[in-house]
Amino acid sequence: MGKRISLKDIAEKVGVSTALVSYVLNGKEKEKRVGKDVVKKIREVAAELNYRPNQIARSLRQGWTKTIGLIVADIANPFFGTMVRVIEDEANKFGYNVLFGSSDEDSEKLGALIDTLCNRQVDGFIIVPPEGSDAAIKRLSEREIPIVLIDRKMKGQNIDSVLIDNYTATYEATNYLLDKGYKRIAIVANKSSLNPMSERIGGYCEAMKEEGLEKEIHIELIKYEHTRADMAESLDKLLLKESKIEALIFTTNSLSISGLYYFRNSELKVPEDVAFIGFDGDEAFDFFYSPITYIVQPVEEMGKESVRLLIDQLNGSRKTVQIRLKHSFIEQQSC
Amino acid sequence: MGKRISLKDIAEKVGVSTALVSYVLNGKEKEKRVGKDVVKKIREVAAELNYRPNQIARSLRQGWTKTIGLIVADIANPFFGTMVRVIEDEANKFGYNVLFGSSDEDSEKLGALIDTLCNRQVDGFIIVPPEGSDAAIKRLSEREIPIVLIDRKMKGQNIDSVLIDNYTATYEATNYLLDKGYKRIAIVANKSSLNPMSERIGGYCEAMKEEGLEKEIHIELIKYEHTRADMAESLDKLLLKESKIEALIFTTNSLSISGLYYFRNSELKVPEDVAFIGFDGDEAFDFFYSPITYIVQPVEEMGKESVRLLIDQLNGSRKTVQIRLKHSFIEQQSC
DNA sequence: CTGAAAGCGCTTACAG
DNA sequence: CTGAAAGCGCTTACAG
Repeated sequence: MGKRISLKDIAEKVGVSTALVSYVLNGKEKEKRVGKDVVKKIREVAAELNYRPNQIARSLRQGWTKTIGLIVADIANPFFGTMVRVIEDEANKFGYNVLFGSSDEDSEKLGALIDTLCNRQVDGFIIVPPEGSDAAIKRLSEREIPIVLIDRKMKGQNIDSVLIDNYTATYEATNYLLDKGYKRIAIVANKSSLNPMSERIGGYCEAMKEEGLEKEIHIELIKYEHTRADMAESLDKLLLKESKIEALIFTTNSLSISGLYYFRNSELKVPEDVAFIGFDGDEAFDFFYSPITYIVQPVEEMGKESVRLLIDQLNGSRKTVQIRLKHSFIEQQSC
Repeated sequence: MGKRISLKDIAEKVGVSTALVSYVLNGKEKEKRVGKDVVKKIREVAAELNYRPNQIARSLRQGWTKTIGLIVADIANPFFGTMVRVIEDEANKFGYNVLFGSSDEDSEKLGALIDTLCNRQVDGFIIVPPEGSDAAIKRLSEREIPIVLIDRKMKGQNIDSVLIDNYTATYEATNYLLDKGYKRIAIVANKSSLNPMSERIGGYCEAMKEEGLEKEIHIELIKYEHTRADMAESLDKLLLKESKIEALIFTTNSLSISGLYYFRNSELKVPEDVAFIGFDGDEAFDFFYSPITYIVQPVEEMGKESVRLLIDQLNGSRKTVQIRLKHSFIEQQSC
């Protein structure tokens, strides 16, 4: 690599100290009252040598890096891909860059990622916390590192978070099905104690109970890293054996997609035999033979708000903020 | 933020110099022949204080950051999302982190991203270069900064690149259609002089010519940021007015998806009225009423190879390598 | 208006 | 076996 140009090179060429060069290039020539012709000369030489400041040096000196650490479950998942994209753009607007990683919903991976990002001195974090990461998040927050949780929150901790009202989302979806006359409704969720998942299940249960259908409550739990065969086993059980379920509510993007693959090869037809409500949306929903009705989170807004909250913290705000955004319900033909 | 622990804190507590602490914590206690009990004490104190090295300081001193700059067109696009994920994992294996950005196929944005990433002293770049970025890429390469292009290459420049044989991909796809008896075949491509696009068009043209169908060659060009209406206009022209096209080959992921939305609302049926070949794959392809036959690039392999080539360069390799990987053809029911 | 100097937290030749 | 010291490229109080 060709030798990089430093402040010193410019200083020498102009015949001044590096201090002066630093002032000028950082726009402080007014307050430091640098001589007019010196300013001009420095600018010229900087341009001529194509000077680029070394952010690493600057970061070391100033104590901050203008970098945000972003950890999502899996960047290959379009839901998170979009989220990351929004956060990237929004962070850029404020002069921040993003250093990111995927946790695969694994709290150990999360811990390792937090460590490396901390070592790299990110100024703050935006995190989609996996199950079991409470301790790691708490440790971060105790070190007074700015942090915003997105898509999920931790119970009992005062940490900024941005998410939808998951309880209401499934509560309304369940009522939507009940209104249409479905009674034997099941919910398909991840095995997870995370707040959004328990809220999603909670909203469904409440709606069922209010209708006096507590006996018809069916909660099917599937692990995060499930295969299509796992899904088939669960749905076979729900639809063919046990309980002749009439309607299904899926609680994540990837569960919904797995569900679609099941019905793609099934004798059972949507919505004639079974109604289907998806979560988070995906182009596949639109192209399923019976376009899928689904609950969708305002990812763009969530991304923007999370950056805004983080910037507030970086600017010294100390009050904890929990933002609940409104979900939407896209009605198509699957119910 | 609570004061971070530095080498100096450990050194003071143990009562030795920072040099010694540095040696021990970097595993050089053997070659530097540090006293056994000193090693033990340093380890203990480091653990006790929960010491974390400051990578920024280390980077400044050592001249490298163990960071890769990654620029794709749009991380929200699952094709690139998957690519980024693979690169992230692969880079981590070698101890590198990834600083990334989306160019939106805009060479000015690319230039700005390259600048900020350079200022942040990334050790090398993996880039999906947009049209018109030849100069920017060349400048990087002349500064002898390690760089690997992925998905595309620059003509006439000796820069490592990883891509498929796009010419053969569409050549074979066109022949597949010809074998099935289709004659009036059109290709839908982006307005772009980029190498893969011209190769994709070239392969199609060649196959048509070999069959004596040069008069039936229809190349429909659509801009990168097209709307569904743009696509509808193009396809209406192709299918209804001008030329009664019998088969369509789409040359990117997002063009294919837009095409699917068109046929979702069209009187024309796939494959009865028009055959459809997609590119790159997407879950939506599987759920279209007539599952889509498509050409798919080996994204995982591409990601891995690009990291490998970059690491080779970082380790001093100076020979230019152009890797061409094999595409696959997924045969479903759309032809 | 300008410069010498300290210091951010590391690593590493060098000397002993 | 161990330490004093220089230096990576910046910024910034301080002195003049």
